[in-house]
Amino acid sequence: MTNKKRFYITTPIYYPSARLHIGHAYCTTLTDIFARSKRLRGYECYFLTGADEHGQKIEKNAKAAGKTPQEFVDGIVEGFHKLWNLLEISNDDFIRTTQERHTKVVQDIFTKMLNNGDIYLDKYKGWYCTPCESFWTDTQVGEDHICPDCGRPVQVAEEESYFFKTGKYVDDLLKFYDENPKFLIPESRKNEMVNTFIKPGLGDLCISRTSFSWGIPIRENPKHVIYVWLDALTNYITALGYGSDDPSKFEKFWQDPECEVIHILGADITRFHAIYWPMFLQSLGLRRPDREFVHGLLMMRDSKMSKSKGNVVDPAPLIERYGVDAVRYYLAREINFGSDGSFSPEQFVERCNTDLANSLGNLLNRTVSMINKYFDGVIPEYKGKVTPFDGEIESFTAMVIKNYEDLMDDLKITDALAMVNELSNRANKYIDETTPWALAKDESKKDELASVMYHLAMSIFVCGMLFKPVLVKSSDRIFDQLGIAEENRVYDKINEYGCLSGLKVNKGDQLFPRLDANIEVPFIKDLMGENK
RNA sequence: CGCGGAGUAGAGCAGUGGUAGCUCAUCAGGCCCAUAACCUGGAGGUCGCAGCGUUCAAAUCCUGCCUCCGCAACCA
Repeated sequence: MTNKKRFYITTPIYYPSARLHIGHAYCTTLTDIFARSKRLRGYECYFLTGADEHGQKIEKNAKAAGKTPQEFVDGIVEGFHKLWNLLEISNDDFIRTTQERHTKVVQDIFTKMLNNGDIYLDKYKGWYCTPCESFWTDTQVGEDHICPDCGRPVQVAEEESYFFKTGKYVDDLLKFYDENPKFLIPESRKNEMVNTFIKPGLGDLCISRTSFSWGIPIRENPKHVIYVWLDALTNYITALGYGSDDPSKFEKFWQDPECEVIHILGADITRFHAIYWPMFLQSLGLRRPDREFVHGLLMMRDSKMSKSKGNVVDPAPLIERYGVDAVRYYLAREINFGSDGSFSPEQFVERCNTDLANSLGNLLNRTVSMINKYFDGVIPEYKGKVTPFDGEIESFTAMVIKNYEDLMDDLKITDALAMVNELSNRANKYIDETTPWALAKDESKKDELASVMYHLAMSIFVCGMLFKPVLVKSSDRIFDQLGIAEENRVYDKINEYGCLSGLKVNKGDQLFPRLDANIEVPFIKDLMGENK
C-alpha cells in the first residue's frame, strides 16, 4: 500500500437537472467516509464535491421553469447543500462549474490546448432531431432513424465543433494502464475501456457546441461553448486553484507526488475519467490521479432506480426517521463496494438491527450496566492479561485493527466494516466465556472481573473509533457513555491499553434502538411510493 | 453474434484452484449482565445447465448453452 500522508479525494460533480436521490448519496457518503477515515488517522486530506451546471438540458429546464439558467441551478444546488448537510458530508470545498474560478481557467486550458495543437476545428456530423435539438449516433437512432427521445425522424446534420486529438496520447495511456495496474478499480473496468473504446479505434472527442449557449464560451470563437467533459473534468484541478493567482493548494494536493489522488465515480462516466481525463492532463503537462474507483449502482428490486420509473428513494426522510448514522452505515456496509447492489427496506432494517442494535449497541449497554453494577461506574484499572481470555481478545482486537486499516487503504470499505462487526461479536462472545455475573459472586475473582470489564470497554472503544468515519454522531455517544474526554478521542489511543483506566461511565439512551420490521418496512416502502 | 455484469442453503449475499461460508428465518440447548438481546449446536446447497474439458485438485480456469439484469437513451 501507499504510505503517502496526504490525500485528495473527489466525488463526481453532479448534474443539477433534478433532485438528488439515494444513488448520489451513496457515492458521496462513501467518499466522505474515506476522507474522514484518512483525517482520523492523521493524514492531511482534501475532499471535493460539486455541481456540473452547464449544458443544454439545464438551459431547457430553466426555460420551462421560467427562470434563467443561473437562477435555476442556484435553486437546485441549494438542495445539494441541504442533503450533504443532512448526511454530514465533510467536504472541504464545493465547486460549481459556473464559478469564475472555474470558467476562466477552463478558457485558459482551452487556449493552451489549442496552442499546443491538441485541439482543432472541424465539423461534427450526425443524426439531428430538430425538436429535441440533439445529435444522436447511428446506434442511437437505429435502422429507422428515429430520435430515441421523442420518436420523431431525425435528419443528417452538421455542426462546426472543436475536437480534442486523442491519437497523440492513446499509446501513452495504454502504457500508463500497464504501469499502474491499480489506477482503475475494479480491474474489469480497465478491460472494458481497452476492449470497448480503445481497441476499436478511439475517435477524437468533440469538445464544443454551437447549438446552445449555456456553457463556457470559447474566447477565440465565442459562438462556441465548451461541451461537457473538458468543462466538467477539469473541476478537479480548478477547485484547487490550478491556473489561478494562488496555486498553492494545487501544488500541495495535486502536483506533489507525496499526495495520493483518488477519484470516486460511477460506471457510466468511467470512460471519460479513465480515458480522456488522463489525456487532458498529459496535454497540460500535469500528473495523473493515482486511482479511480468505479463504484456500483444501487438498484431497486432488480431494476435500476430511475426518474422515469418513479422508484427513486429520497434519503432525506430516511435520515429523519433513522438518523444519519444508520443511513450512512447501511450504504457503506450493505453494498459490496465496486459491485452493484440493491436497496431494500428489509435489508435496511435487518442491517440496522443485526450490526448496530444487537451487536454493538447491546454490547455497550450490557457493559456499562455491569461496570455500574460491579464497580460503581468506574472502569477498573488495566492490569494486563489476567486470564487467557484476555489475551485472546487482545490479539483478536489487534488483528481487527490491522486488517481494517489495510482494507480501508485498499478502499474495501465493506470488508473493513465487517471487521469491526467481528470485533463486537467477539466481545459479546467474550462475555459468555468469562461469565462476569458468576465472577461477581466470588470475592476472590475480583481481579478477573475487573479485567473483563476493562477489556470490554476497550473493545467498544476500538469499535467506536473504527466506526467513527461512518457513525459520525454515534461514535461520540459511545465515547460519552464510556466517559472518554474529548481530547482523548484520538485514533492512536486504540492501541494504548490502559487509556481507559479509572474513567467514569455514563449510562445513556440506547445507542441504536431495535427497529420493528413490521412497522418500519411498510414505512420505507411507503416512502418509495410502492404502497400507493 | 453491440458492450458489461449476475445465476451459491427458504430469502439476501461473500467466496477466482485445495475439506462449501456469512446475515436473516427455522429447530434444539445455554445464559440471565443486556436492546424479546447475547452464546453454543443442528437441519438445510449435486455452487444455472452441459462437457465425461484442463488439473493431483474447479463454485473458482476453458468451451458451449439457458435465464435475469445493467449500459448504449432521463439517472451516481
